[in-house]
Amino acid sequence: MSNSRFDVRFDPGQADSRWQAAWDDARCFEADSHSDKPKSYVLEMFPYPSGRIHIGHVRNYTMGDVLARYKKMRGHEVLHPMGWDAFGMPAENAAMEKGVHPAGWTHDNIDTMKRQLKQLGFALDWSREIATCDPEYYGHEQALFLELYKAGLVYRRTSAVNWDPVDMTVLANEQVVDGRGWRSGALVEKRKLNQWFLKITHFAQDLLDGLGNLQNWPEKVRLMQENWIGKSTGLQFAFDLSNGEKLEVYTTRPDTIFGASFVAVAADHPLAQGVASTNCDAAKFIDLCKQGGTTAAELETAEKLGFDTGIGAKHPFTAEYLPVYIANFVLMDYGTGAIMAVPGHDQRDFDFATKYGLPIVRVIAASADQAAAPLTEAEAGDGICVNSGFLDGMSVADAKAEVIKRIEAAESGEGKTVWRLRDWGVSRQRYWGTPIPFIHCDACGVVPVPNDQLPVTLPEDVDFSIPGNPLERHPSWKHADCPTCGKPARRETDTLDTFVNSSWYFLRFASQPADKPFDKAEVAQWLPVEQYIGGIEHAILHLLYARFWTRALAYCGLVEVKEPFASLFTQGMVTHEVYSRRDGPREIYFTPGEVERSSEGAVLKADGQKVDIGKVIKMSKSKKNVVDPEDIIADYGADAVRWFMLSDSPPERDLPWSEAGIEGCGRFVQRLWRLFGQFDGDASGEDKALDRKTHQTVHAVSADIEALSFNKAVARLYELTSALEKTQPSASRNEAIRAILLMVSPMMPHLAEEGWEALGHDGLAAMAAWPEVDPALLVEDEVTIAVQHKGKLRDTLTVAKGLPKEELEALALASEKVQRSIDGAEVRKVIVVPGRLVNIVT
RNA sequence: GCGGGCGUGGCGGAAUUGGUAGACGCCGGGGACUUAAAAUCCCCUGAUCCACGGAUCGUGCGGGUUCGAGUCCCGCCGCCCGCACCA
Repeated sequence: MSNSRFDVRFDPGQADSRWQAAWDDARCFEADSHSDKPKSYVLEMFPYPSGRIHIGHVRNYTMGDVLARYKKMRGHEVLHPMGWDAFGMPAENAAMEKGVHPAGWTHDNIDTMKRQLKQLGFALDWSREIATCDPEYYGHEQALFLELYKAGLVYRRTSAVNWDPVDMTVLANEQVVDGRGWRSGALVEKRKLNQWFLKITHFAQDLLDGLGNLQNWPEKVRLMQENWIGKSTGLQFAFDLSNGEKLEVYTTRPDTIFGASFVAVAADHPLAQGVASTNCDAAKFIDLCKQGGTTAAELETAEKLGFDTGIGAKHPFTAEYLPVYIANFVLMDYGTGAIMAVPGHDQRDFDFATKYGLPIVRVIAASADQAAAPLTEAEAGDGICVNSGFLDGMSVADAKAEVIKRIEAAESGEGKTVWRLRDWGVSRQRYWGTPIPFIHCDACGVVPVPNDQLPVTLPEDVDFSIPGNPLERHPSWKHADCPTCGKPARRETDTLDTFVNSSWYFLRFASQPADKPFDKAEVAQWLPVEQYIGGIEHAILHLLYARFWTRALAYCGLVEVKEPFASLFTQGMVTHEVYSRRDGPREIYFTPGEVERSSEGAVLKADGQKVDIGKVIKMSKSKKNVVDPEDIIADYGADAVRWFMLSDSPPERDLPWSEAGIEGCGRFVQRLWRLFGQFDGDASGEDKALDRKTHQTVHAVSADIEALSFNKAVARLYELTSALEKTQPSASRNEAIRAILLMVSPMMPHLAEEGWEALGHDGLAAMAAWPEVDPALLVEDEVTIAVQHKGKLRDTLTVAKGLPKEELEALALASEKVQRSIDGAEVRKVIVVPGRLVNIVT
């Protein structure tokens, strides 16, 4: 029986939009919070609406989509939402550069990108779409901010902040990279401003402890967060100085105190400033410290430099005076900005001491008789104390406790835990963000905007032709009456960091009442997110802030969960070769579309001349090694593009884009279509071997998808397809075709729907059940045994499964090839691994 | 400099976690069909040697453990990512 639907090639141009419309009409991807099915919340990091989607988005959202569709077919109620991280600087930059309004620019981008996402056939619940620039969203955010304020987690303080002279905005310390704005790249200046802060440090210990439970997060992300939080325990104590003052230092190694040979302070430490005021050499040295490279790598490989202040610091136990240096490797904003330096057991101190001829004393050794062993480099490892007076013979841990005890008894210091993590500065002097809902009244001070006056919306008539904050300059917006006394007052003109927007969007996706940010019970239905997928670049800031914000809301009693993301997956980048030509001092780049690539090299289509082939790196506009998703969808269809995103490379690794690869995917789409066409309703009879292959494949593909090992699932599906093409019509074959159609449905949903319909099924393949596995069919009744002689493969045997060891051994020894290899030597030992191999040792 | 990760054919990568290395895809080669092309299908495709039966070598390099190592241990080399000189 032939089915004429399959006589023509599968046409994505027709099928893609038809099925996208069908899914919309059936509203089949809208999540029901009241369903009694098991719930699965699959979430990919929502995009910033920059203009058009890029290939990285396609990879990210395809992975999530396969998981979401798979979960649905497995009978879960799936929440798979999408929205827009819509506040941020690029909109203001566009406003400044092109004279467009940030809102209009953002909404145009959202329209374009939404249309592009729809072309890919993602199973998204668009009814829950969020744009963070929507007053409905940021109004709720203002309400949450006020809740945190009431709970004492919000405060203002005057502090030196990072002022970005290009963006005219303040950056959090964490957002300054190498002394430059992490987005603008402009050199950051220090300015004092009144800022709003969130008390993330209140949760430092809890954020650290929580990492221990995040077993389904990549180890490296947990490690990065741990290091970022940076807990250390040590001793803070004061040295008496020769000039009569005191100097507080912090050390994590009080056990090495007898090895201290000098004291060092940061260039911007008050002591250094004091010395500089009367000593111009010191002032010059401080200036020198502020020059030079600012990246971590540069700083760490830079030569250690110091300036001897001439001041002495009295050692608390030996009463010896140690020289006090100003040093370029001491940081002001960690600990007290001053250290006791122990060259024997800290490499930086060692380098410094070597340069300035200061004593290097061993105070930790593997054993007491190693006390005099010379030090060629600093030894940071464990051991026992030597050359350390009353500490001699103690372990590092005991010595730490002993020193802290004695210093505390002498009341010159105390044991102290120091965190690297600092409170989160959320103030931004920008227009395109969430207005901070406060009013400044001369009489009443800083007053929160009452809830019934929320949202505080942004004014629409703003001027971007001059730099600075348009809210500050707006003729009327900032004038408001004090909610307490009713007198004329001023609105807060700072807006919130956009990381606040992305710190709770996953809650709003789960529950969207009109009158409050979310419903506690409904959030509890969905959270935590079962699988969160996004880029590694958010390993620290976004993920830590989201973890903090969720804890803060739990602290306020608004949610029950503390950890928002149960599993995290960080996907790799999409890469491509770079094509370029040298033009004098400049490198001219060409897009892959402008270049003809062959095995010999690459030529520019326009002039037929060679271009240089560069490294395979992340697709970026500046290097022009990009492909536009919309172009490739038009050429190959959404399913081929999706299939490519899942094939070959493991999802956490980089995926090299290739024209040949996408062509292969396009061919496979047609190959499957032809295979569907071979479904023969009249065929009967069973093919046991094929049944087994089918069920093994379903089993393996299920496990692969659950582990996000899409590349392995793809390989299995290729394998089953090839096996099927070699078989004759039978009931087994029909079942296999049906199974393969359903298995590719999450990956190539349009093809699957078209095939499902053509084969006469009612309803949508997207709503169909995932094929069942019969465990009995997973077991083979025959196995192939490797026969080795002295560990080298000589022969293979195909035998019945479960054959006893003795019989296996006899069969192996009977093998002609094995006998030839043994060549009459004495068999000393035979190792038999049932079901696997026989190894004969002579 | 510190922390983390990775090195497997021409390429992307598999390998049941100590048990037949190279699954699957791409590229390439040969053939079938066709007037021809596209499309499709079949075969070959790690290296070297070969009497065409096979043999030897082979998972960055050098050692080691083991009946057996891509996998475990020690020491190198190279590449990638992150970074905050955190005392």
